[in-house]
Amino acid sequence: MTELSIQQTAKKTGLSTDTLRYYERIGLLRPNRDASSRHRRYTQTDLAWIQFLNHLRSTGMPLSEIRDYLALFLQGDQTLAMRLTMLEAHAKQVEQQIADLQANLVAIRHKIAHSKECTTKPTTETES
Amino acid sequence: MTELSIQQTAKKTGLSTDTLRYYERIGLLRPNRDASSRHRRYTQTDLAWIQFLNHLRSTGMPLSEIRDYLALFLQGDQTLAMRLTMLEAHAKQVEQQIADLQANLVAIRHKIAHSKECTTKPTTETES
DNA sequence: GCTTGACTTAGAGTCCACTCCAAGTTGTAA
DNA sequence: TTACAACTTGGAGTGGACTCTAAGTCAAGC
Repeated sequence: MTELSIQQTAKKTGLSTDTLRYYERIGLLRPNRDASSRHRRYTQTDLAWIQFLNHLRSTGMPLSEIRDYLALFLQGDQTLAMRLTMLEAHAKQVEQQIADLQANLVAIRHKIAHSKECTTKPTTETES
Repeated sequence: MTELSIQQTAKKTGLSTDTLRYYERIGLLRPNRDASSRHRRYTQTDLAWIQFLNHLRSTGMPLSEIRDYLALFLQGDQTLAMRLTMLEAHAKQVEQQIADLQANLVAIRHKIAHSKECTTKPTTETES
């Protein structure tokens, strides 16, 4: 019995139960239900998918695009090439994102260094 | 005459005129006005601040926090230490952000590599 | 003087990703 | 069998950051 309740799944994935239900509503997730009750049961496959989904989401892929990716997956192996193209394009974007962050960080550090200088040899600042 | 109209400022900073007015409304900007007309005029100092603001915003600092930073600046030199503390804390967060992105990117690339393998030696996938 | 385009305002609308609520149902432990 | 926690649903509300609209004002060229 490796199936988890929504609460347990929330704990494992770092998402809230509300978010898990929300993701299901928008087509990002389809846990099956107990035969007896209507309660959601999450399999290991569900868990693995949520974890991968988290990687995509944490790198800024919109949920709508993740939905599209899943839709392709559900169409079977003949969409593998398209999925790979999507992932590769996204990976490139993430690299760009990192490069941008690094450039912005340099600017911020530069500002910090300059401001520190002003504390040691007091002078007038020309900008905030 | 180095003062720019809102349109020119938009072009230079990459923000829209709507965004410039919005930022002013929420206290992130205070360009002065022509004596004659009520039109905004942006100085070089305004420009420099907008550019720095862009670095903060692009690295995920909330506009409310940027507003707080500006408020400190407007209080004068005695808040320099606090501003430095803010910037240094933010710089640390950005470093963490970059590290997280890199870790997520590794996971995505791993997935890509695994999927590619499946295209060369066809087999069953176990997860999406 | 007249047109035209850039400017002004207040306020409403949009998008994304949740997050919360109310009212009802189910599972389990005492 | 009863108490109670965890679950269910549909739908409304939130927060952040814009983005757009309408109705009016201003400046420069013809």
